[in-house]
Amino acid sequence: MPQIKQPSIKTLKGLQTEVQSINRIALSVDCVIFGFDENKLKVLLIRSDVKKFIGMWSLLGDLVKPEEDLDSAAYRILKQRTGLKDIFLEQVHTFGETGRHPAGRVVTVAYCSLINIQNHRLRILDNELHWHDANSICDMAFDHQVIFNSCYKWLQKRVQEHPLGFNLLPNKFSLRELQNLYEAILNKKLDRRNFRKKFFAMDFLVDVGEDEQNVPHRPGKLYKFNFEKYEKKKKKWPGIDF
Amino acid sequence: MPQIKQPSIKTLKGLQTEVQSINRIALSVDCVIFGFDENKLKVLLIRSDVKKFIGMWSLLGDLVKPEEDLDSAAYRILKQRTGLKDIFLEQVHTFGETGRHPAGRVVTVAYCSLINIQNHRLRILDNELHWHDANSICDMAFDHQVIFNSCYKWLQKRVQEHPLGFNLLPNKFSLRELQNLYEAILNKKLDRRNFRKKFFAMDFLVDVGEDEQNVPHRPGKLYKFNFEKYEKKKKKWPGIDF
DNA sequence: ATTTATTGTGTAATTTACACACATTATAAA
DNA sequence: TTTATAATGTGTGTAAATTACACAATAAAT
Repeated sequence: MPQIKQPSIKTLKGLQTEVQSINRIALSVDCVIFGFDENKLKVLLIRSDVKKFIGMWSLLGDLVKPEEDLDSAAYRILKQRTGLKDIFLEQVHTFGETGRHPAGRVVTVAYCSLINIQNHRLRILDNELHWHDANSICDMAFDHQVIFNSCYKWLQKRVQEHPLGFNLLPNKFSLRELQNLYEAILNKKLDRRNFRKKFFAMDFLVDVGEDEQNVPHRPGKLYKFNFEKYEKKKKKWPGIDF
Repeated sequence: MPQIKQPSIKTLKGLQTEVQSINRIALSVDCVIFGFDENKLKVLLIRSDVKKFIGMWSLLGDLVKPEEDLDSAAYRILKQRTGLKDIFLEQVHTFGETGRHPAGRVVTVAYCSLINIQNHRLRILDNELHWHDANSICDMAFDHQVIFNSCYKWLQKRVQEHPLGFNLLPNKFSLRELQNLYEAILNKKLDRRNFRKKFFAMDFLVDVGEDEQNVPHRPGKLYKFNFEKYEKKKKKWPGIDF
């Protein structure tokens, strides 16, 4: 375990308050892990076993270790819970009210993660884990309802400015799936023809030359998202129907 | 001083890592305090006296006390440094890399504040404080350049979505002053006539029936921003020239 | 072959953004 | 008093983006 220097009074000038052990605070990360399945936006929750909140749903979180970067802590939690690496992760907000945790002072940094559920099957052991409908959550532990709402709003805004949504879809997807995703996240109906027009105009979708399978009607073409093309263009991601 | 319970192993189930004293981390707040003067965007900085960064500019920060809300800590720092209360303050991002502070592990939460410089004269004692040009900063201590850049970008985006800018202006201002402010923040020239049209269309500006004084040309009308009208309308704040 | 459900394509109307022109009004100088 | 100057204040026309809506094409089920 690497040795981390603790701040001393002498070396922390510029910070007015004297640095003492009493000034250290427990710091945690809470991950709001979004998924998309059966045309619904989902969020991965775990049942709380904290006495005060027994049986209620809570986000996946853990304490940050002194020798560990904040982002690394978030990735660690994701890997522990989902077994996945190289997935989308972004910091959203830090919640630091004194009364937010019944056991004492814990400041928590909320991260959002978007996961392709197809690539992730929950471990059998984790029967306390559950993909919960994002639009029908109640009775969350701690201030997790506040944190979740904040992250949900963040997601709604973010998907209209950047191509995050693709992280929730399989590599190959139909335009209908893409639209279902946006409708689920934004919680509103969109016009199919204008949606289509908008996304093709962006020129980031690549026709993979395959069709949908096992649909009881005309199958749609499958596309994949071309991240490289997006990076190169640096084109502003347009809004999707306001 | 209020007594804050420290987390114990038993009561913190749900957090996987055991909670011990070693898991507590020094937490600080750094404020990026923006002002506007002489048609320039300014930021309030202090000379660092940390040995490694001696003479370099740093943001105004302090440690968060265990019994103090995160937001409260930011307001406390603002009050200590500027003497002002009831001013704009918003959390932007948390920086938590292990190597960011030479004295040890300090995670810092960055807050942005917008101040009307007219209402604030620096105390004579604080001769290490300086309103620095936001567009010509170099040699900042710690990772404060990264934090500042992040907050500056945040501001540029935010003023195009919400009416924050008014916090940087006096209560009564001319449209030219308002435009100068936006040009300074966005660092680009805007068309005077379209700017004017856009802001009047929003219908949040109130003519106070006075004119500019001491200008060597036709004086402009003075306006004030009507926050109540803005709250009521809940109208989307339109973009200001992209 | 017909029905059904959904994909794929287009077009016109409306709104918004952008580029630009000109009259008005105060100060300052001749 | 007149004129020059440097802004403010008010348009107008064109291009671009958004929105609303219509219809043909295709695969599956009957």
